[in-house]
Amino acid sequence: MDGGLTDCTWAVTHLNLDQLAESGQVFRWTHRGDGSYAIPAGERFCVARQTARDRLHIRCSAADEGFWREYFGMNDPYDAYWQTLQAWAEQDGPEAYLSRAARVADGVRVLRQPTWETMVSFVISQNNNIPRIKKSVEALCRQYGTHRVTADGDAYDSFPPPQALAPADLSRLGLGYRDLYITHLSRAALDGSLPANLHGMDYADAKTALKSVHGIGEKVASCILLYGLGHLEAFPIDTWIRRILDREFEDGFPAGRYAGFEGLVQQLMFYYERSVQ
DNA sequence: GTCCAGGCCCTCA
DNA sequence: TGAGGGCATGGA
Repeated sequence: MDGGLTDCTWAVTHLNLDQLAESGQVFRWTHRGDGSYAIPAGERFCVARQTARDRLHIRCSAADEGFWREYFGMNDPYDAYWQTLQAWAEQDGPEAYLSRAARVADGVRVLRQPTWETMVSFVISQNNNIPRIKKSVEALCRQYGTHRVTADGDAYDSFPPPQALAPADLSRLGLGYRDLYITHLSRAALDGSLPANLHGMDYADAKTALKSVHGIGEKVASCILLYGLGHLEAFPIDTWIRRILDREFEDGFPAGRYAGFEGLVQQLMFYYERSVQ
């Protein structure tokens, strides 16, 4: 069913699978005993392994190599982002908050995930903790996704499309009040009140469209723009980022330095803050 | 048992 | 336009 599987080896910089797994933007990665990760995304699946600091190995359906390159940001200019980050770190000094975050989180990227999965996952994320978000997303996929097995024998559940979620009674999944938000979102995706071409819209229009859905506010919309629509200028502010901004940037956050990839900087801050508790 | 979590909606001033 | 309360649930 997968067709042939293929092995890809990519030269990478500023990419660390272990950091990405703990970065709070993915909820379905599974760490396996051999050090690899089983990674479902939407309908797809791959096994990823970091064989060296600068080597990433992917085993996936032969037709999906381009998807996974995009997913991992291989088409994004991370070397340029990091030139800017390191230039400012040198100017700020090693003890500056962003300098410390950049040192610790230097393998964190902003992944380009399937839009629909990102929308649902971040609706679930609101006022929630990451272990529980993972359980909820897994339950959703197990109940309403499609069970699949690759040619290697790896089993996974695809992420359920709006058609599967709109008519479902989600009240038994333990999602709390978010179950109705997902129902609203699924219906909006089907009846067209949520535009199908979010990818073709500019940042402001896409954000307005997202926020028109009952249950999607400023923060969740920003996460969808960042992780699900590739707008690296989005800067989601959750409780963690709010604390950092209040504590470390009383005079304002210097977003202008990082114009066009503020969301990556936000991701480094989020990872760093949680890594030091 | 208490606090908190990658918030949002609604109400009221 | 902003502040405050309510909301479901479970992890720590």
